[in-house]
Amino acid sequence: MGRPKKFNREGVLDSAIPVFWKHGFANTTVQHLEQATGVNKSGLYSEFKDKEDLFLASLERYVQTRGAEILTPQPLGWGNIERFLRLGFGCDDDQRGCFSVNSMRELAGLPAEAKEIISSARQKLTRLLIRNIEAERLKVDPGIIADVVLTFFDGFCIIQNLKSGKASSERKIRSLMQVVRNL
Amino acid sequence: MGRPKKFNREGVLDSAIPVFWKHGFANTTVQHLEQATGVNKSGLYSEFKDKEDLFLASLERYVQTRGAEILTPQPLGWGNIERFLRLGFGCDDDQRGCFSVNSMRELAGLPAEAKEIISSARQKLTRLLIRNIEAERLKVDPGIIADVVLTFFDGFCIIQNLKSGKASSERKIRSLMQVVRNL
DNA sequence: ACCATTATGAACCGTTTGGTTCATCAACGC
DNA sequence: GCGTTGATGAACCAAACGGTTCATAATGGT
Repeated sequence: MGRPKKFNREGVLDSAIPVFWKHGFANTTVQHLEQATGVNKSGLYSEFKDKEDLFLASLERYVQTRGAEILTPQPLGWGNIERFLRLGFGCDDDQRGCFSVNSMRELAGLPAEAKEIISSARQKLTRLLIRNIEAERLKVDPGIIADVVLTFFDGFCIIQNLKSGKASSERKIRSLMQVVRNL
Repeated sequence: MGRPKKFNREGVLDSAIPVFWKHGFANTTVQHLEQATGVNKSGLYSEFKDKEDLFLASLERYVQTRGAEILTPQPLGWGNIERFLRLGFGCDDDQRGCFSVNSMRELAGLPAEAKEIISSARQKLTRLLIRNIEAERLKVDPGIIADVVLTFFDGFCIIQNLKSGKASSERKIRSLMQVVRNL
């Protein structure tokens, strides 16, 4: 055995995600990624083909490791859905909204693989949302409500870029929950 | 008098808007703007300070010339609001969603002026939405519905970047209208 | 004819980009 | 000690970026 690797792929991705999350693909420089991951540019290019490859891997890891765990705990219902909406706040000041939603805007300049990653993640989310809505036994088609909830979530995430106070964001979530709860 | 100008500021902006709309600020090159506006790079820099200045002027013209005319015609009500939502489809394949909504994603790399332009336009839209909702005389606070409608609109615009068929988009609009009409 | 104004496009600048290569050094097993 | 593997950082590249300058040509009024 030679010298052991100091970094692993998952760790690099977890460090790269916040960078792409904040700045997007085009506005992220390789220097910034070096600094965030603590891995030399040579090391990054030994693990990933190029910046685009790193971005796609980061996006894939993001959608596979976040979101679903909120919508599965029992009991299914509005409680889970409200907690899901709150994911739209993001983590802190640097990771606002949702990495996946943010990335949708840049799809025009990215390979088709990016769209596939996001689309399949959204399908999975929709299925989980429907399962939670079904538990509430409404007269309306759960697929319709799921569409409204997920589209509202997309908008809620994008609005976070305006940094317009947590109070107004809280109000928006309350607004939607009030509407769907009155069905 | 010397040689007359062949271009005017508004015409340049109207030609630049689709470019920024599609590619965003960072992914738009000056060469692309030359080609779209038909104005030489020297001419552009004689009219605008820099690329950022041109972008801000384009964004301002966009929000001032579009959107409001949909929400003012009589009779006020759900009809206007549904027509407003349909603006989220965009114009054609190159101008999907809404230029203003798309731009929110890039606010981190833009001057504060950009946020001001978008925020004040949203306030104006919210006021118009409320006026249309008030005409329907619901028991719920019109401000709450306006929040839901506008946030849904934001999400609807962003989703257009996925290019996932007009049918599913039509269904989303029908879904929201069905929800709000049942209040 | 003359002058003022604009259009045009090439040339140029410094910086940054993504990407590659290489020589050197560090850490491990044997 | 030796060989293998990885870490490191500097050097380098071609291309593209935003931005500026300038000389020339075109178009108008007087």
